[in-house]
Order: sequence, then structure tokens, then C-alpha cells
Amino acid sequence: MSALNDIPDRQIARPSGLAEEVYRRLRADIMSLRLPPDTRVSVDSLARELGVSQTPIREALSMLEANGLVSKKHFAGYATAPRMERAQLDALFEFRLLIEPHAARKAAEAMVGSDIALLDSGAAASSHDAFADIDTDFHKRIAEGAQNPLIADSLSRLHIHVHIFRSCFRSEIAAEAVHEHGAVIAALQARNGAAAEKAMRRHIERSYARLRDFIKD
Amino acid sequence: MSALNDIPDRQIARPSGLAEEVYRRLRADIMSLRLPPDTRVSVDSLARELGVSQTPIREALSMLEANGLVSKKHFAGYATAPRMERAQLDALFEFRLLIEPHAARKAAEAMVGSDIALLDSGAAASSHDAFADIDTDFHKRIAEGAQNPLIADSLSRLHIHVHIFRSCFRSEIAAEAVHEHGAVIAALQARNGAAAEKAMRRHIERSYARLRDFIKD
DNA sequence: GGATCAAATATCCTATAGGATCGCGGGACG
DNA sequence: CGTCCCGCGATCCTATAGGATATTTGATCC
Repeated sequence: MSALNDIPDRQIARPSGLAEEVYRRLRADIMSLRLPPDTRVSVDSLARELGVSQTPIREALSMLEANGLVSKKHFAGYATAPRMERAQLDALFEFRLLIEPHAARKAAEAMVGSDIALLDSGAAASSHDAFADIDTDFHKRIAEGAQNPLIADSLSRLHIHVHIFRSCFRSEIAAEAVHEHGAVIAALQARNGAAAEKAMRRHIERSYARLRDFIKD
Repeated sequence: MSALNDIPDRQIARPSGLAEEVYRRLRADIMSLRLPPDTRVSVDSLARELGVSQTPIREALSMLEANGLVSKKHFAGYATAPRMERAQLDALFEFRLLIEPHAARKAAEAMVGSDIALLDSGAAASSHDAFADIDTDFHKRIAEGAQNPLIADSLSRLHIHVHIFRSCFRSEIAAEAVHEHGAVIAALQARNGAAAEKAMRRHIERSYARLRDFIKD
């Protein structure tokens, strides 16, 4: 563990700097489409709007850039990443299919019962937005349940793009997705790794097919 | 395609800003161990050393932080990430084994012959450092040959950690690794996806075993 | 020699300012 | 009417400065 990042149990957690708060704000705005895809992001406007200087804005945007959520062009400034097109959607789901079924298998073996109990299939979601947030949480928890930070991190990075893509289309809650989530949860509860992997693969494949329909080639 | 990032054939590429140049410098220093793992990185010292103001330093460090190469603690500043320990090495190779064999299979189907011809097994490397650079290039090219930017990007992110880890130990050139690279290349040349996947899996597993020996539990 | 404390120094973080660049609108010209 | 040019305002990018915080150093005491 790095000497800079240790927060053992009894130490007092440090407050965040402004840059980190700006990062969180912008990330949330991107996810919720308050900052839509392919939109100019002005450093000066943001500084005025958030009531801070340009410095933390630029730092936050630098981090968002490294995460692929915004892009930067020298002397022209920043813009949010555009909505995924077909090739990117294909690439993303290829990637998910490599990782998430494996993560579900690992989670079936490693997750503690209290964490499994926190999984929510989204059955009680009252709106598309609520379902999208539950879906994000569902996949995040299982990725974390795989006990591999790289898996959790890489899925987190890409899931935000799924979230944004889906939000652009304001689809109805996918009753199928709720059903598929349920199958994954049942396999996890049964500690059946093979079944969890299979259920997650099926869910990802079906999710891919549903999202693909939004893009007309 | 985002309006900000288009560089169609006849447009003039933009120069980089200072922040990007600082990012490249620091990244190279981290990779070469000129900036060792778990080392404080002072914004003011760097600004003096590189002859620029603090602003591009902070922006570059923000990007490096988002990439996991440095960490930041509020009011205490930045430090390079520590050398991987056993759990992180395990996580990293689990991840590689999910991705790289698949990438090799894809590359066997998709890579053009001229790119395959550029693959270098490292047989002619004259030193450990030269071999490490060739190894990085080898894996990078195959990941790119898989034609999925997410795969290429995620492997690029993690490979730098392998590179740093290996550099810490200054091991001899692994003649075995050269041989394994050769098997991967042969399968790619033969356009045999299954063989490429198998050869890459074998290489990653053996590489893992070799690196694991450096960490005494 | 080790522990403690206070002062000095270095560094972190952010705000502000200024020069460079870009984009837009209006006017001139053919 | 369409095109070109120029000026102006907005924005980008970086340097600088100053207050806040952390680290180091030196003195004192046991």
C-alpha cells in the first residue's frame, strides 16, 4: 500500500479538493445528460457557474479526458464524448462479454451473503431513470464481487458509456432485463458459478441486442 | 465522430499543449524508473525542472492519476504508484488471461500481413531494457490487431504496470518468452485463431509464473 | 540518544491576470 | 447575392502570486 493512500481504520479521512468535487459534478452531469454527448465544455463558463477558479476546472477536465468522457483539442478546448456509434457499441459489448460472465462466476464464489442480498433486479423501478441507476448499481456490485480491482475498474469505466447511450433513447424499462437480472441473482444466491456465468452472458447478449436496435445502420 | 477530434487527411495536425508534453515526459520517466514507484512527485520541483508553470504540471498529473500511475492526497501532493504486490499481480494476470488470448484470436483473423511482419519476438534484443520495450510493442500490436479500441486501451493501461514491475527486477531476457512470442507469431502468420489464442494463453500463464517468482510471499 | 516542541522552509492549492487563439458578425467589394 | 476581410469579444492556455498546510530543522529536556 502506498504511503499516500493509506487510510487505516482510525485515521481521519481527508477532505477533497475543489478539483475532485468539480470532477464528481461533471461526471454526474455527463451521466445524467445535463451535459449531453458531443457538447462543448467551456472552462471559463464552468468556472463562473461553479464559482471556482479555472484551475480545478482544468484539473477535473484532465481527469475526465483520461477517462474518455471528454476530449480536448489544443486551443479549441474540451467537449463531451459523442454518443456511441455502432462500431463502438460492438466493441464495448465484445469487451463486456469477455469480462462480465467471468466476473459473475467469481462473484458467485466470493460474494458475501449480505452483499448478494443488496442486489436489486430493478423490478420495483418506477421509471427508466430509476431503472438505469439500479442497473448500474447491479453490474457494479457484481463486478466488485469478483474481487479483482482491474475488473471492477474497467467495467466501471465502460458502463458509464452504456448508461449515457441508453439515456439518450429514454427506452422503457426492459422487463426482460429485470428477468435476466433475477436469473443472475438466483445463481449467485445458489453459489453456482457456472450458472451465474451463463446467466450473465445471456443477459449481456440480450442487452446488446436490445441496444443495437436503437442504431439504424 | 466528434467535431473536436476529426483530423481528416488534409487538415494540419495541431501542436500539443504543454500539459500533454509534460504528461508524456512523466509517463516515460515512470516507465523507465527514472521516477521510481512509490515516490513523491513535487509540483513545484517539476515546474522548476521542466521550466514551465505549475498549471500544465497539475494537468498532466491529473491525467496520470486518472490512469492509475500516480496517486494524489489532498494537501500532501502526488506520488507514483507503488510497485505491484502479489494480490495486484494476481489481479492483473487474471485480467490479461481474460483478454489477451481473445485478442490474439481476433488478431489472427484481422491483422494485415504487413502488421504481422512487424511483430518482433525479441530474439535479437541486446539487453533486458531492449527486450522489455520489444515485449511492450509486441503485445500492443497484437491488442491493436484485435480491432477493438477498448481491448487495446485496457491492455495498454495495464501493460505499463507489468513493464514497471519487470524493470524493478532487472531480470535476464527470458529465452522462454522469446520462444513463446515466436509461437504466437507463427499462429498469427498461419491465420490460425485457435492456435493463436492457445499460444497467447500459454505465454501469459508462463509469464505470470516467471514474474510471480520475484515476489516472496 | 530519543522525544518533544516551535520556528522556518518547502510545498500544495487556488485565484487572478495577461497574451495567444478562435469564432462570429458586420461591412466592403465584385 | 456571395465571398472575403477585419475587428471585437469570448475563450484557451499558461504564468504568477498569495494564503493554507505539511515537512523539516534546530533547540531543549530527560
